[in-house]
Amino acid sequence: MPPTTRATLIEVANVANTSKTSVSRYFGPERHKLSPALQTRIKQAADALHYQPNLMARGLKGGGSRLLGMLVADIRNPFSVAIVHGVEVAARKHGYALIVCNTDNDPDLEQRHLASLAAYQVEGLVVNAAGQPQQLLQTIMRSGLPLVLIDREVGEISAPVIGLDNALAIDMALNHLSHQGYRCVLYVSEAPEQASARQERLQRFQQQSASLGLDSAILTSLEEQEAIPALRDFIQKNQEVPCAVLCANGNATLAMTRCFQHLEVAMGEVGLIGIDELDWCELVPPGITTLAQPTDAIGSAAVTYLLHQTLPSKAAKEVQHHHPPVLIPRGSTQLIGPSAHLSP
Amino acid sequence: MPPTTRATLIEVANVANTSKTSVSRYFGPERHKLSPALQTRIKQAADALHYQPNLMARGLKGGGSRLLGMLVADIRNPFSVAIVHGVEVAARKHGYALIVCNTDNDPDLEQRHLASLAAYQVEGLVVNAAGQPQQLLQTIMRSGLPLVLIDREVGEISAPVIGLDNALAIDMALNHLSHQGYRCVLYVSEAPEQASARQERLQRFQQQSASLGLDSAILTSLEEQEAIPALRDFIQKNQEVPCAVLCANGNATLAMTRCFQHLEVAMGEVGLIGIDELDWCELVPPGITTLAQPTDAIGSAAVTYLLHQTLPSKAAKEVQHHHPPVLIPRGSTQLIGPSAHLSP
DNA sequence: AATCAAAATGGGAACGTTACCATTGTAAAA
DNA sequence: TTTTACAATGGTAACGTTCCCATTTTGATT
Repeated sequence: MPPTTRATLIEVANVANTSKTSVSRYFGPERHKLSPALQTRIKQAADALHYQPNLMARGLKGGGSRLLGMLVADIRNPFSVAIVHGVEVAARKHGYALIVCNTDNDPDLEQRHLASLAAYQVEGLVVNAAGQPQQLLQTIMRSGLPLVLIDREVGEISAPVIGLDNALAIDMALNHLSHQGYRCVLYVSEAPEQASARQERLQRFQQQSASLGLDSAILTSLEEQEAIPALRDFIQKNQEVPCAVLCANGNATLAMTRCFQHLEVAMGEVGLIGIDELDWCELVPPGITTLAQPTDAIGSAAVTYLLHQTLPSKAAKEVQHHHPPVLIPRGSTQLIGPSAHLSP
Repeated sequence: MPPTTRATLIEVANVANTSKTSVSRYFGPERHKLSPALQTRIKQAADALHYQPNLMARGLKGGGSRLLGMLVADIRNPFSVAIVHGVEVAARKHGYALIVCNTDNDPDLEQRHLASLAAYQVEGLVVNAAGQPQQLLQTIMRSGLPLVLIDREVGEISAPVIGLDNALAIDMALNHLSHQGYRCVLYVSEAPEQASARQERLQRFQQQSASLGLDSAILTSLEEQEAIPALRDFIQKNQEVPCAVLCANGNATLAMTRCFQHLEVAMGEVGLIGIDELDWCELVPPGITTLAQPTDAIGSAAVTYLLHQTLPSKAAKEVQHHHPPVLIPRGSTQLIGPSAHLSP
């Protein structure tokens, strides 16, 4: 049975009959400077003792903590989770681990989490903000800690925002709908204030639906009392032409799905397309067409950006900030599907 | 503008005109030993310098890292996320932060993550295992790192398993169904090998459905090709009596919902109840009855257990291991609801 | 054979903190 | 008073690592 206390660098050095410096080198980026013989000896000793470098000690002496911090507004939102996943994968690829802090949309908690992340000496911070913790983020940026925002801007903070290419997403959605034969689109979003991504999407929708010559309408509430009559009116007013609904995010898609079912509107007959892919979208018949956000790419870009800030100025400032979505066409935008029930 | 480099204990001590020991005490558990005057001075100095204790240094010198590690099999599974959330909340309450590692069901990654968590000197480990990393966990336990398993056992590992009270959950489901008038139950689960929770549930179902005098059937696949005919046959065979379906977890509920829709079976007429609450359950008309797992309680119990291992032997070994579910009754188990469409 | 450069290795200091022991001051007990 | 105890403070040595510089060894070049 190995001793209950963890082996240290020095113990390894003693067993391998060498100095701590060499062992340190072996586990650092300078392994190649050691002779093959020494490398073997150290490896054997380390294995025998089950040696694990103590990252706390490494972090202390300038070696960097190899930790990234992430602040998430709502960890139970599938989109957030997907981003966390993307960031985690990317971080791991670069040898970093991730501390995830969830703020449950509580600005106060947000403050405390930010402080404690700093205390853990994280080397970079990925923030998916709920509120607008401008002041604190300002302080953090000043302190030299690299920072990226996901999906939404925070006040005047000059950190890069990485996320979906909102304009492209709207364009793709409208093109798809138009190509499928729909001529009239209802845009559904939560209130766009306070979230820059929502604003961008809405604005582009207004612009682009006009220039494509589509009739359009806008709904900025997901409350049933408002949404159900709004959808009904929209459909009734446009009985002559094929209509569709474009949902600005996963929540909107959820709400609209409910409305369709409540009003017994057949999906496809009235089109439905949503930004954000959710696991039940393919399971609601006839399948809901979505624009999936490339969450892994977004996470990866965020990490890449952070690390290039840390590592002294590698040229790569060209991290991609706006990422294209992926269209997943399903039955809900099939105006007359191959297997459609033809009315008698 | 504060200097770009973080303030240290010593700088605070200098500004406050005292010694580092006193400042250390101020931020540790011995603050009360300082005179009010000194406390004020230190507080002022610390605030002025925006001092944040360096947790790396603290962790190094025996003070403990104040970090907990968590290993999750699939972070994109809503149940896992809910548990992560619960653990995180509980950890925070005790002044700990959480490093979450997602293994994407990859045993190899599981190994590496476990190693790196150890490297971060986490003071406890919460494991929701995908595979059966028995050997590694064995090693970890031997090294004295407190360990809890969530939801499922891992081989012979003698760590406590914290999770749902599976027997009670099955009992509650069957009682509810029986009380609502259903007389015949189809139990749906993924293959129960490799997951102790699934086995427990299945076993209890067999036992209890018999003793309640309910007709029962069992399906252990979620594949459409198997599930759809199985459901159809089940319903046809029992046309005389009200039947219901009991889903062993969220995945099963998802699959069965799909089957119901595919076969155009009306929920309620045939009952549907599932273990695990998912956000779309209330949105599929007429709402799916679920047994919600008390994920926060489970997370909290896990953390409590870990910390009581760390802190030398606080008496409280009585951490609850089996947690009762919460029944959320909805339309899918309303045999004849108040607003039901009566057949003409 | 002598010189030099480079590669390989080792020794110590530092990182920011806490633990331990020593010192000082102060009020209660003798 | 003098002792005694205890509260309040300070100094120093770790913790396990990396960094910087010194030393030794090697091998190529004069």
